[in-house]
Amino acid sequence: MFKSYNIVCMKQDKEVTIYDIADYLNISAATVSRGLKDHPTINKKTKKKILEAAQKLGYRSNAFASNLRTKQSKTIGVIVPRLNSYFMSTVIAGIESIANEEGYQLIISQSQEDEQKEAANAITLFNSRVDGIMVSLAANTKTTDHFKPFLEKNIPIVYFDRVVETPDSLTISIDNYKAAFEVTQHLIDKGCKRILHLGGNVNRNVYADRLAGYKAALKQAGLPTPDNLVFFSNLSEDAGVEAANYINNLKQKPDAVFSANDTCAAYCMIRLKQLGYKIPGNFLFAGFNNDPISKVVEPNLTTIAYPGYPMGQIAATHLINHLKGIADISSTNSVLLRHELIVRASTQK
Amino acid sequence: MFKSYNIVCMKQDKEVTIYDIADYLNISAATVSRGLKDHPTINKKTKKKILEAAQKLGYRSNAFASNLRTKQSKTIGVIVPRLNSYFMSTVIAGIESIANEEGYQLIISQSQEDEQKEAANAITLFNSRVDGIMVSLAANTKTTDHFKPFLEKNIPIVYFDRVVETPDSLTISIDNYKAAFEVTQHLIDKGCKRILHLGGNVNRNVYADRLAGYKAALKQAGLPTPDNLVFFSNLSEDAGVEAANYINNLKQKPDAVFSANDTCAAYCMIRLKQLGYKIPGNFLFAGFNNDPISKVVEPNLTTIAYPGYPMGQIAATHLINHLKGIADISSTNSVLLRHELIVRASTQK
DNA sequence: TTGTAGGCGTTATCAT
DNA sequence: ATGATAACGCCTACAA
Repeated sequence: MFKSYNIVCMKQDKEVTIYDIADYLNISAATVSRGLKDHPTINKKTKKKILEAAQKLGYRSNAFASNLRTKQSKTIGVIVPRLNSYFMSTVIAGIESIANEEGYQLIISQSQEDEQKEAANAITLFNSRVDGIMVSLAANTKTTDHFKPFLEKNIPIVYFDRVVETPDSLTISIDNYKAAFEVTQHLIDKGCKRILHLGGNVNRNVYADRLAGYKAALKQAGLPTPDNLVFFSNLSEDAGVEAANYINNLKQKPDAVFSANDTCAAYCMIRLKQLGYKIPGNFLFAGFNNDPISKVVEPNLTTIAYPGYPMGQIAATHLINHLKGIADISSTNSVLLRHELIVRASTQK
Repeated sequence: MFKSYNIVCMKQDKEVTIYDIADYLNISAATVSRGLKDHPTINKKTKKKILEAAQKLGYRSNAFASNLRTKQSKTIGVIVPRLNSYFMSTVIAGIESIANEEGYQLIISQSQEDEQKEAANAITLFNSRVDGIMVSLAANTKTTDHFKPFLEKNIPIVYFDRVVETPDSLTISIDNYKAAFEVTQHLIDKGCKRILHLGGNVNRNVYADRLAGYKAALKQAGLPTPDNLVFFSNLSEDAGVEAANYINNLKQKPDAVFSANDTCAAYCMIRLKQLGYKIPGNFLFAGFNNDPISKVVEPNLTTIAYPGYPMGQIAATHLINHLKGIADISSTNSVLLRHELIVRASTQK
């Protein structure tokens, strides 16, 4: 009878608790709790006994109870505009690698480039009591009011890539201004005089800074920057095609194109080639991101490489160090990662 | 004095609980609890009062306490080989869209194509008491023993894309065999007689089935399948280059290449072009996945499209329906999604 | 329809 | 170094 009862017990959902371990070893639950952690005042031998018993009885700690008690979740929330872009998924991979190592869970959600959804996701994360959040902003996000609840509760926020400088939070990005300046300077060095820019939503730092860097380089070189040399879009594949058509219709053609991302650049190039233009013969081309397609499109695309994986790792490391009390986020305002100009055939005449 | 005390209170971490709401309204906490849910036996008016008071007091429900009590986490675990691949991130995006809608959180981890890490992640998810898991297997995973704890506790498992058929769990994939058969048949229809296959790790269904479909099509057409016409690799960019070199060294050249993914196909093509071959002149080419690069590489790559986003949505829907008791996973063995042969320039002589 | 009361599994504060 | 005990916030029989 006993035996079958036991078997039933094993098979059922009876979770083993620290009390079961305590009973089994004839000690108190408090001691078991200590033994399971790295509590300073615990006898090494009893700790060993406890660990063995836990193993033997099939114990697994109950995070809910622990979280309820300690009021922290060991969970980090992540909000990104889209998961299915090469760069973002690389960043997430980097974040995951650190979080996993440090024993933090990741709750990931996408804003679909929409401020409303970003706010909704923020609330959800807030309610699930994440210990901190990492955010890359949606294209149309105007304010960061929806993150205020976090600040009020001292839940740290790290912005990455598409950032906004605020007190109390950290931003991780590259120097988009400088990178764009360098690309543009590279085109100027190649002798270009009319460089067209394919720009993104200037609401976001990444695109505003790239535009500014582009303009600054032109200005420094004494080149004019007429309005019709900047073509704004969402930088999608379709936008690239439209940009090409736009260029085709321009009376005074540019001699180079600098796109704020590689996708738009690639599709613009492809369309221009269809229209009979030669690249780099008629236009030099440069993109941004070092997306996989930049190495496949013909001619290969000159671009700015910046490391998504490390960016994710660094962002996660800062956040977790802050949570662990090792380093304070608010002591640093922003971290700039190194970028690199990758010169390829599209700018080699 | 009072005022400043209150302000301090507001600013501090004093969380509002259902007891606070109860006190505020002079009702019991139990009623508040009911009011916050869709409990059948609650007065509509009191429910409204409760909701308003909750709003006013800044209440947010404590998932830990609730989870502890109800023993379910409203959380789904996801394990994928890599996050930073176009296909996977698209699937994840699909999963997220459904989970978010249904009020489930997602905990995501990557196995880095390693069975050990896959097992470790599984344990972590198990310990964090996810309600269910969704898995796409690592390349070198041999057994699914590390998922047994889930089955023992009746925690549902859905495998997607890189699946393994097991009782008690559901698999979501496409018919890789048929898709590969169709691609190969397409090449045969174009007059190809020696079709080389770039294959992946046959440990995984996706690659084994693609290989089998390829062989079956050849066999049906009465074409030989010598061993040296299959080149196995991890299908990376580098592997594509190696494959090209391999082809270059073959005495009897193939007249077509069918790669189990687009990346490998693209880099193989690029390298072959470097070596002076013409595509599609010397070799017709076909890939698999409809990766963004397939539309950019020249010539554009014939490939198999299959929808990652819907795959994620379907997998998540099945899992959640099972959790909600709407539909039982174990009543279905597998779901096959529709694929599509996309014919592009690389197979147009 | 609402209230009472007990417990979910842990950890922190005492005390021993 | 260990034990007893009281929370953490919520849910749910059961009683009223």
